[in-house]
Amino acid sequence: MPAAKTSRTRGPGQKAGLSRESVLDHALTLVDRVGLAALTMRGLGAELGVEAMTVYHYVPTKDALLDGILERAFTLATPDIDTTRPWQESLHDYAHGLYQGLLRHPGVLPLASSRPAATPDMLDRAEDYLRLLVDAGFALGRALHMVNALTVFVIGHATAAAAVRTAAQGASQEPEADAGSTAWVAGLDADRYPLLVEAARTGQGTDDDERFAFAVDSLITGFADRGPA
Amino acid sequence: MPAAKTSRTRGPGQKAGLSRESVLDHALTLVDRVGLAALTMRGLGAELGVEAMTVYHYVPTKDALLDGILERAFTLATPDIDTTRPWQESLHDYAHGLYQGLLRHPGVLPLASSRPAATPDMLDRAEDYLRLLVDAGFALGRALHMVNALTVFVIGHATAAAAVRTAAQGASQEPEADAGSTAWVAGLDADRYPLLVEAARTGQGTDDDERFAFAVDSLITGFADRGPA
DNA sequence: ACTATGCTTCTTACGTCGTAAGAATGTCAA
DNA sequence: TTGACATTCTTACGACGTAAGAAGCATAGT
Repeated sequence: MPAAKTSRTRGPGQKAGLSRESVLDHALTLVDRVGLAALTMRGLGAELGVEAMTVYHYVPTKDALLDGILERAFTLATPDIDTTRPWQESLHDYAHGLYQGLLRHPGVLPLASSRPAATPDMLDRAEDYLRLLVDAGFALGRALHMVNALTVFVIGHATAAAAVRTAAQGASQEPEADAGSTAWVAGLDADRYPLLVEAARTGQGTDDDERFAFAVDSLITGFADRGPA
Repeated sequence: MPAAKTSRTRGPGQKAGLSRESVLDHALTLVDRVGLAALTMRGLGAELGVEAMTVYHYVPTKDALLDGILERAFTLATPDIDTTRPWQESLHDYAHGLYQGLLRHPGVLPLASSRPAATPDMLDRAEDYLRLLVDAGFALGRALHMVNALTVFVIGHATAAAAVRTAAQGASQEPEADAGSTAWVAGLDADRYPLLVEAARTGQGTDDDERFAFAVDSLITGFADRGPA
């Protein structure tokens, strides 16, 4: 076999065929594999078959790299929704589509807490839904409130879900760790937290996706209750 | 004047009067002042008038320190609400109280994205509200969904609000930066984002607290629409 | 009073991180 | 051929988290 990309070093001048996009994509998959805390410039360089400093030709700083992979994750997650249907259904599909999309790269979600999620794709979607809602009779300010509330909730819920998932993957002392994100609750003091423990033991309200669906439906119902102007 | 605490060093053995709590509190105020990224063990030591390694006698690792200050922030933020009133009002007050409380320490909110917010105080509150809702006739699973949705939304919204606030503090190129977190939207391409730009220019739906209040009311209305079982 | 024990603090040092500076190698236009 | 430019590598610096253990102080047991 010819020299594999993993083994041979390369002198200066020999191109490695990189681009900003390939750098961001490799960084994204690296984060998915090793976690955000273990993403280092040297490690990313190794992933790309290149020295650490080479990465700086495509990204000015590590913070810019993090901005880039978050934006990329959002772009990949932004759903394409049919906005010709009733606004309730469109918002519902938007919320669920974005949620599922975000969970495809759970490792980068913590970045969303300290950076704005205003990528071009997200702005495009926001504009689309504003149009839909305004046409449905909502005041512009009201429509913005609705889109904002839904987006914030989706990101917040996805981030929380991702956190417990990666945490469960980290500390698995007992093999009984099933899909349950709330398994630890069952071990609490049943005298102090009777209802919490009962819910955890009987499995009531513990399913993450069910929780999400309930909240989205409640939000949309609440929107409709105020009605188009 | 006698030797001030800022100037003189201290030999081994001389106590500095520290405790886990004082360490966490100083760390919290330090984060509020310089930001989360600038929190270092050496810096925290200096804040306490002590060498960096001394901190490790009260906290096993920096990660545990971060756990501690997040828990402390949540404890300080958890509101004490009268649960003898209609469940809608109690939930409303809970959401607003927690929101305002969290914004008192905006710098630590990004930590909430990667760590569980299940402090004892938060669990106490959750248990209280579960009781309230179950007594009001909701099924236990449903009640858990409601408390969870509200909490996730409050944390998510507070985190987003804190992010834009600290971001606005960082890059103020133009002096026109008022309280507006969404000022940058007005500078977007008005042809591509007509509604977004119009909303930003006319100030419709741009107030952060108003947005929050609207979303909370919508959520609670949606809860009520499904009604107590 | 003396000494052993344990708590608190300090000193030193190691490995890793982000990244500044600039040399080396390749490509391509004049 | 000769530069100018783009891409990569090498080396190095300062800051970080923290491991290891020495140094000073208090207190209990003899």
